[in-house]
Amino acid sequence: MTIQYAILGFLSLQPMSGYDLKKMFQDSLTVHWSGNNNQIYRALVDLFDEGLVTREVIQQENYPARKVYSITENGRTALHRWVLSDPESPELKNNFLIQLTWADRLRPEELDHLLKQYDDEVENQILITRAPKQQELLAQARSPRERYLWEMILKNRTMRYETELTWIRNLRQELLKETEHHK
Amino acid sequence: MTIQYAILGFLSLQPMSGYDLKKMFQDSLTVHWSGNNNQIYRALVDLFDEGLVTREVIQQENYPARKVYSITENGRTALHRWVLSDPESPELKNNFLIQLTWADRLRPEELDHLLKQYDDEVENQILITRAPKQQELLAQARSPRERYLWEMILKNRTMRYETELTWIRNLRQELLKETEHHK
DNA sequence: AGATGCATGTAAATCGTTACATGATTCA
DNA sequence: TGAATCATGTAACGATTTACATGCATCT
Repeated sequence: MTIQYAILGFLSLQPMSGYDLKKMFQDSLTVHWSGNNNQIYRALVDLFDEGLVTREVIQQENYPARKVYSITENGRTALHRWVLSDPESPELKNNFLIQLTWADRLRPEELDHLLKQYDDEVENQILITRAPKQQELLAQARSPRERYLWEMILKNRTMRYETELTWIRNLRQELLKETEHHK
Repeated sequence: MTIQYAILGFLSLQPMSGYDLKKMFQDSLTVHWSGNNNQIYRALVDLFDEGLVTREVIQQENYPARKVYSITENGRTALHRWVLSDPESPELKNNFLIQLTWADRLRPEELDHLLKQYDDEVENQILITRAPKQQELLAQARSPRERYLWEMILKNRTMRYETELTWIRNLRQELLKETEHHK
């Protein structure tokens, strides 16, 4: 039930509506939820019931009313406690590696084509990390240390994908060598 | 619905029962399912209904009967097609990074303790990759190229965790420098 | 005129894990 | 004696996504 804490985190920056949160989730590269209504609106109700957030309905002229949620002191305490909880090592989910496990049946060209496609996919992910949207978010940091942490979180992402690129390029090269060798 | 293809992959090595598959899932570091009965036994029924596997009941003396599944030609074709399907870039799910996003409220010692715990977790994962069980699985490879691919898949895992270690150690060091500076 | 944005929510479906249920055998 | 292994399967729950539903305003 990490989504509740992810929401508390966002609300610790500033009060937001469910709609705002939805966009935060969609823009965020580290918080990995689809930003679907179902989870967000339910989680907000739960957080409200637990007294971790307060709710204020704001009427607007030309747009539907907004329900703006603010984090409470109890909410900040809960967030703090969760941040201190035992970290888990990252899940290395990678369907491509499962594909690759059974790829020995492919002809050398087919295999290389598959690897090339993966290479392109990964390169694209690195570009996304560098997108201006991500730089904008950094501006919201409330202290130099927080900004540094956020930069490092983005760097973590880039480093991972770069490792992936190094790995896949090395693999392609070695396989090509082998193919040449057998000609 | 990748679990069906993961099963087809295992069955392409040799005929197996649901129980055997369960162990394969539990031992595998790349195929990331818990190896729970519910999914496996249902998937096998589905695969059978689709004609991608055949079933043979083998009575045993001192143990319950086994239902041994074998991949069919249609099954191999389906697996081959899936292996060629467009690869996705890896999901970088990492709850720790979400924790870290809101960690600026922590005192320097608290933050360093959290980072240290993460470091330990990651180190532990590297040890698991090197476990003898993984080396045994390599022996099942059906060709030198397959064995090479499997070695590289293991290497991918190690490389990722090593990148993570580099990253976290750099982060800790920089934060400690800052703390010293402010004394 | 049609897509997109603002803003809320619900329904249905899928995916995944843990726990339950059974029962014999073997090992510590 | 109690735990683990062999072997099948179901039930219940929780997590997550996609799609449905509404309605006004703005932009192309």
